[in-house]
Amino acid sequence: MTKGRVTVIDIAKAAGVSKSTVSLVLQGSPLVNEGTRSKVNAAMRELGYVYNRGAANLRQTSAKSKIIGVVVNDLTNSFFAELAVGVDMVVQSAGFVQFLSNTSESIDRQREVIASMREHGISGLIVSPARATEAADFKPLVAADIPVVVVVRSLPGTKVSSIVSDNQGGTFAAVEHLASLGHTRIAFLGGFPDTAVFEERLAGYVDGVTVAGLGFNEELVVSSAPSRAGGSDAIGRAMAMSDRPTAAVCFNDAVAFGVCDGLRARHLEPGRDFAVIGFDDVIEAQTAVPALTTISVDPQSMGRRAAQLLLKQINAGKAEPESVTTAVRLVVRESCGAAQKKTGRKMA
Amino acid sequence: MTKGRVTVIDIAKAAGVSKSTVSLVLQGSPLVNEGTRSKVNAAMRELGYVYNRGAANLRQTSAKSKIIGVVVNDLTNSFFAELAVGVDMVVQSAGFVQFLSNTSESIDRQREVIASMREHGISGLIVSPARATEAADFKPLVAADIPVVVVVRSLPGTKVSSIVSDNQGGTFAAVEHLASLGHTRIAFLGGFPDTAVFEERLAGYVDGVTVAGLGFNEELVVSSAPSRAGGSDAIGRAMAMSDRPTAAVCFNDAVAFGVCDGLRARHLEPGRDFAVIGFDDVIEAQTAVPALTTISVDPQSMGRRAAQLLLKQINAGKAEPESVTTAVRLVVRESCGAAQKKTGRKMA
DNA sequence: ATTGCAATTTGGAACGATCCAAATTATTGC
DNA sequence: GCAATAATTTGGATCGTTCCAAATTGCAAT
Repeated sequence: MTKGRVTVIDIAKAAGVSKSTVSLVLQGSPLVNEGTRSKVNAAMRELGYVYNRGAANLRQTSAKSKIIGVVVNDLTNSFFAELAVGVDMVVQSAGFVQFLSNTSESIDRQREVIASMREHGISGLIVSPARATEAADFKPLVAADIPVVVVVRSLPGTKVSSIVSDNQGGTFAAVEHLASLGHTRIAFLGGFPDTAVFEERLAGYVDGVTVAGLGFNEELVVSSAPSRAGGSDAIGRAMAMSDRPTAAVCFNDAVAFGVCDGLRARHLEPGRDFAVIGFDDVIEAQTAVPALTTISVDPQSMGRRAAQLLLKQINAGKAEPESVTTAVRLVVRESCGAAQKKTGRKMA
Repeated sequence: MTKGRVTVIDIAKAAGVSKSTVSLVLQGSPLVNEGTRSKVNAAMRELGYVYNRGAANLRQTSAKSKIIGVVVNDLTNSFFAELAVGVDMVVQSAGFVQFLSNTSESIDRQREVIASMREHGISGLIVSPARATEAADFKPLVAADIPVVVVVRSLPGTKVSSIVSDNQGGTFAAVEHLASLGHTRIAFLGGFPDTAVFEERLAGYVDGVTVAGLGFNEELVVSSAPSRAGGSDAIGRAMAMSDRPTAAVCFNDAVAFGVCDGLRARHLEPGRDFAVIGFDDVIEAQTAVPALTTISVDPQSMGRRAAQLLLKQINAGKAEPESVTTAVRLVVRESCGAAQKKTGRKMA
C-alpha cells in the first residue's frame, strides 16, 4: 500500500501535469483543457485521492469551510431531531456538512461546543439556545463575521437573525376554537414560566380568552415541566380546583399527552369529557388515541428555512440580521371533542 | 477591529516570545515555564485568539483531527436520536466533536456523507448503516486506518467493529414471558424481513415458541413497515385469521404502539384482551397508556459504548475489530397483561 | 517565417500551525 | 568562579492546498 496519504503532487506526477493544474481541476475551473481534466480525474480515481479540506481552508482566507454548525438544546426531543433533519437536507444539497451538537440545556456545554466549532472553522451557525443563553454569547461570532441564525427560542438584544414560530397566534387560535365549541373555563397547562416561548404562548392564551369574552383568570394557568410527566402533574392540580376547567390549551404536545394520561387516571376520556389541545404537532400526535388536536409548526420545514437563510447570508458575505416568524396552523383532530370522525383511522 | 485573524505569531509578538513557545503552550507542554505560560495565555485572551485546527492537522501527520463522524439512518426515530446523544456525551468529554449526519436510509446519501467526512479528516466513524449498505462501503476507510464502529445493524463480512444488541435473546425472553402467562398463540408482528435485525429477532421468537413447546407456525409471523402505521396494519391482518393469536411480540416499540391502536379500533383493550410486547424501550413506552412491556436496549448507553470503543481504537492507533453484543432486559409493564399495578402511575 | 492574442499551464510564495535540532539561559556541584 | 547539566526558548523547514504573476503553447493573420 501507499505509505503517506495521496496529495495533489502525486496526482500531478501520475497525470504528467503540475500541481497547479490539478488544483484547477479540483475547483472545476473552466481554464483547464478538457483532455487534461479527464487525465487528472482518472489519476485521482486511480490513486484513491481524498481532498484535504483543511489544507485548502488554510489558504483561502476569504472562502469557506463548507461546515455549518447546528446546536440544539435537546436532541432527545423529536421536535429538535426533526428540525436537525430539515437543516441537514438543505445543507447537504448545498455541498456543506453539518456539525450537530446537543447541549442538554447546559450553557457551559453550549459554550464549549460553539468554541470547538469555531476552531474547526464553521462558516455559519444555527442554534436553538439553551435556557440561560445571553445575547453576549454570540458577540464573538458576529465580530468574526460568522452568520448566526437563532431558532425556536428568540434571544432579545442580539444582532443575529432568528426564526421562531408564531407562538402567540397559535395559542390564540386554540382558545378561539375551544370557545367556539362552547367551553367557558379553559386552562393553560404546562411549561416553565421563565422562557420567552412560555410568555408568547401565554400571551396568545390571554388574548384569546379576553377576545372571547371569558375574562382572564390567573388561577387557570398551571405551569409545570414541559414534559409528559409535567402534563400529568398539571392536570392533577387543575382538577383539584373547586371550579374545574373543561378544556385546556397545553404548552406543547408532550404536556398534552401527559394531560390525557392524567384524565384517564381520573376516568375521564380526553376528547369526550374534557377537551385538550397541544402545540408542536409531533409525529405521534396524529396516531395517538385519541388523535391530538394541536398547533402544527412543522419543525422540519423550520429547519429548512433556517438553513436557507443561513446559506443566503454565507453567500452574501455580509450577515444582515433578519427576523422571521413562521406561520402555524390549528390541526383539528379528536382530542378537542370536535369529532371529525371522517379523518379515517379505520386501519393503515 | 483587527483586520485578518489572530495567529500564533500575533500572540508571540504580544507576549514577547517566539511562535514556537506559543505552540508549546497550546499543547500544554510541561517544558514551558509557568510565568511564560500565563503571559501567553493572557495575550491569547487579550487578542481573542481562536485555535486553527485545520492548520494544526496539516502538520501533525500522525495525530488526529478531533472530529468523529456519526452517521445514522433515521434521526427522526428517537432511538437513533438517543443513540447520537449517548455518543455525543463521551465524544465531547474526550475533547472531540461530532459530525452527525442523517441518511434517511439512502445509500447514495450515505456514500456522499462519508466521503465528505473523509475530506474533513475525521479520526473515526460510528455508523448505523442504511438498508442496502455493503461491506465494501467501508473498505477505503479501513485501508486509510480510520477506525469504524458499526452499530445497531450488523454488517456481515466487514472487518470493522460492531455493537449490536442481543436481539435474539430479547425476543426469546419476550416469548418465554408470554408463554408463562398461559398464551399459546403468540404472533410475531412487524419489521421488514430483509434485514439482519429482523432475522435475529425472529430467530429468538422461533427459539422461544419451540422451547415453550408451542411449535413454530409460520402463519403467525406478519411483517410490515417497522412503524406505528405498520403495526396497525399487521395486527389487522393477524386478527383476520381464523385462529387468532392472543398475544404478540412486536418488531419494535413503534410497531407495538400501532398494534395497540389497531386493537382499540377493534374494541380490544391491549393488556387486558390481548398481550403486547415491544422492543427498544423508547422513552414513551413507560408513560403510554397502557404502559408498554418491552425489551429495553437503552440506546443512549449503546451510543456511549460505541464511542468508547471508537476512542479506544483511535488512541491505540491500530483498529483491532471487536464485536460486542449488548445485553437487553425484559421490562414488564402493563401491555402484556401481567398487571404490575404497583408501578404507580397515580400522578407525576 | 513572424507576430499577436487567446488559451493553457506552471513554479514559487503564501496560509497557520507543529516539529526538530540547536541555541540560549538557569541552576548546580566543587 | 567555572564547568557541567538541566531547564527553556527559538528559528527554520514542513504539512497539502490555493493564489499569483509569469511562462508556455496553439493558431490565425500578417
